[in-house]
Amino acid sequence: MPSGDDRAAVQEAIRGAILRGDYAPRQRLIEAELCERFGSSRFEIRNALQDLASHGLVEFQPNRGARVREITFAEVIEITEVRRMLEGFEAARAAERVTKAEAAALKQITRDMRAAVSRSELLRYSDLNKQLHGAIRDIAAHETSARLLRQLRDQTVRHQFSLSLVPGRPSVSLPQHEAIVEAVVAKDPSAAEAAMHAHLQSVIEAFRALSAAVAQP
Amino acid sequence: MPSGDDRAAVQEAIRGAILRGDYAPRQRLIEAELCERFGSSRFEIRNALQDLASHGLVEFQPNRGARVREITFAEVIEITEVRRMLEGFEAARAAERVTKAEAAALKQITRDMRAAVSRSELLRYSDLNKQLHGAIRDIAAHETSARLLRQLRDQTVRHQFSLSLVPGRPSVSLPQHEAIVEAVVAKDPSAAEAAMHAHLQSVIEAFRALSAAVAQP
DNA sequence: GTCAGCAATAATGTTAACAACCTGCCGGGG
DNA sequence: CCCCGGCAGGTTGTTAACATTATTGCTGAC
Repeated sequence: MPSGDDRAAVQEAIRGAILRGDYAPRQRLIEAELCERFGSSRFEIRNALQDLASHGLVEFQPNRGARVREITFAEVIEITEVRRMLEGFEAARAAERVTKAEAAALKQITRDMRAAVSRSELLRYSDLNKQLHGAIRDIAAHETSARLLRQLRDQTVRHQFSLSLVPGRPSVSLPQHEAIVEAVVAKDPSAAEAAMHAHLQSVIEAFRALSAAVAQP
Repeated sequence: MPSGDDRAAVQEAIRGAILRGDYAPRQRLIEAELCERFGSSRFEIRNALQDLASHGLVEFQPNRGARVREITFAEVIEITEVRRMLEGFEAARAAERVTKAEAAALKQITRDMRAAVSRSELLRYSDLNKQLHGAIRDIAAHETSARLLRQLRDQTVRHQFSLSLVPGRPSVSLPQHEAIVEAVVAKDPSAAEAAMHAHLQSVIEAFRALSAAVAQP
């Protein structure tokens, strides 16, 4: 008995299952199995899979159906390089448009971040990280870049998670986040862009290090 | 009797028809009609339309099917702002990686451009413009940004076309293109990025002017 | 023991028919 | 004269069956 808006609900459920790791990269997603698991028809499953494919989370092989797309470290680095450009742009734009209320909210997030780091609350810090980047995106109010960034985000979630577990990583990124907020609040676009660039450059280098560490265990 | 790779062929045909203007923005794309025109089944048409929707060329309304997505001037400007960032990044990267053969090819394109401008061959210039941006994209060899830029390109084709008809526009952009190539060939990443930024900034301003001119006829 | 060929199975790609939905028109009532 | 309800046509959304393609496991010969 499917309720009205299963179209989006099923897609969200499958996405959640993939991001949660229920399905591993390169694992085939068999339509009949998904039908049973999510209580939907094959038609809905196919639609959901095609949408997920357009977001880059799964890929189709001719006559072999859908499977979870494997994202290599090289690709994560590429994605982060693009994020560096687009989020840098958003930070500059946010610095031009930020209101007093928004500035206060940004500063509150960095205060919470600092508290989370001092208490070693990794999950909390990771969540605040998402909040901060999201807040800047909202202030920038740039539909097109927001859409593209959202497309890229899902593909790196698994790796972002592993990055946040690197010991000492939060203490490195915390001052970078603070510098970004400082520049945005000061309404200094080029400083905001530079701070965001520096932050994501450091993320890129962390990924490179992680990649090398995994390649030679 | 559909040949093997109609899947992509039909999609390409519909895309072409839209870009050529056979279907106007906001016009509904009736599946049965497309079936007859392109000699395909409704299934293939639906697949093609969904792919086109994921590229942003058409949009779906619930229970009302697909229609050509209307792209406003505001959106074209947003898209060009993103292009400015990504193509600037690609230009910098191209400057780091360019080989001698590639440099020669780039310079040849600018020579052809200059010739096309002096002969007022607008269409030829527009084509060379695409070639130049494409060559830089190939030299940069950055899958992720190339994918996103391709996604954005289609959406602005119609407006790009109208921009290339603005009198005097080629003589403005020609030196900008030459500056980009010069910096790339000189293997100067930051100059290449700056030159690309300046070029696309000028495109943005041309769009703004065009938008204002259309708004108040 | 191993490998090629083959048949059975499983999964996807496709088709055609059906159901749900929006739209525009017509007629009746206020 | 205008507004409202419902009916008819057309269009999309969905379902179930069918065709096609990969995969797997077996058989038999070498």
